[in-house]
Amino acid sequence: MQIGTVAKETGVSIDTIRFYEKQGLLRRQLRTNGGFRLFEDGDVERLKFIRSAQELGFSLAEIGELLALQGEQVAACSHVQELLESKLSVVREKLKELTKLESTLNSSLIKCRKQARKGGDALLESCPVLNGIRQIAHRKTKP
Amino acid sequence: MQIGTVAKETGVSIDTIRFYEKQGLLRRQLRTNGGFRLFEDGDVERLKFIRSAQELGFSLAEIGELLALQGEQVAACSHVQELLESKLSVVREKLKELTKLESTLNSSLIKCRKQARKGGDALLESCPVLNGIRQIAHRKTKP
DNA sequence: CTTGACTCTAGACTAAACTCCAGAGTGTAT
DNA sequence: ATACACTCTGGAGTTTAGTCTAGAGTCAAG
Repeated sequence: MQIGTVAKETGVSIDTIRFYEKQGLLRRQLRTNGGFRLFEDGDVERLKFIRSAQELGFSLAEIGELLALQGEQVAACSHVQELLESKLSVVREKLKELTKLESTLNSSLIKCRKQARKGGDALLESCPVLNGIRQIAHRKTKP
Repeated sequence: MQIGTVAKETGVSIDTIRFYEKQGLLRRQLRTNGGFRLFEDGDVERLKFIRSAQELGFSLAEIGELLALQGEQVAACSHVQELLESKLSVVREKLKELTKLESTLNSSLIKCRKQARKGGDALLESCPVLNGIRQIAHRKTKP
């Protein structure tokens, strides 16, 4: 598989794939005689993993560590254990915060729907969010 | 309260506070005659909210929208509802992914501890993670 | 009314994570 | 054998979210 195909399959751009290689997130690829990179299915998986770890808020440096943990079967080594433990506590902290936010957002939404059913759209002009957005838009187009 | 005090109380630097004001995340402050910004408790809360939303992976632009939702009592307005709904689905998606990652990490950790109890540190030399880290360190110091 | 700590603005600089570009080479279909 | 799509490298440029600096002004205490 060559780089363009991988890009299409993963949704990661060609430039970004090369960038990840430079950063050490993908191993230096096999090459054709002419110097074109050749990829395998494993590389596609790796790229997909990178993308989803990013969505969880991990930096590329952290993802590098996660990748080292991933895949290899877990070896008996205290350093591995430390890494796992610290990653896990970060993840759990994020989970806790997100759960809190979820319930805040959810209860606001419920209130909002209730209001909508009886109040209606007559108040649209005075919606604070819309006003906020208008102000921002205004600042941006005419700063 | 002036800016230095707020910085100490929130852990957000003076420069960053001014930067947020420029970005429209904090309202233009009241000023002394001499032009010093004056802050209130509400501003401190707002800054703390910004910081925690950032830890959840929201960009400043997104936080701007969240702030518009926060605080104001929810108005009957379809736009507010859309915003809430889309934010909520993003948050729920992140929660799902994080939960998956949590269990992956956790089960790796359990395996790792099991190994450690019987194998021991003799295998330290061959730990794949350490090797990975060594390689990276090597690339960095001698590229 | 001077000192010392604090604050002001505008603008330059930084790091992370890309993204784009020029100029050159590669691979393959006809 | 040549056209055309694809890929190569090195380096410059972009965006986000700050951070730093210079030079000037402010405020409270003594």
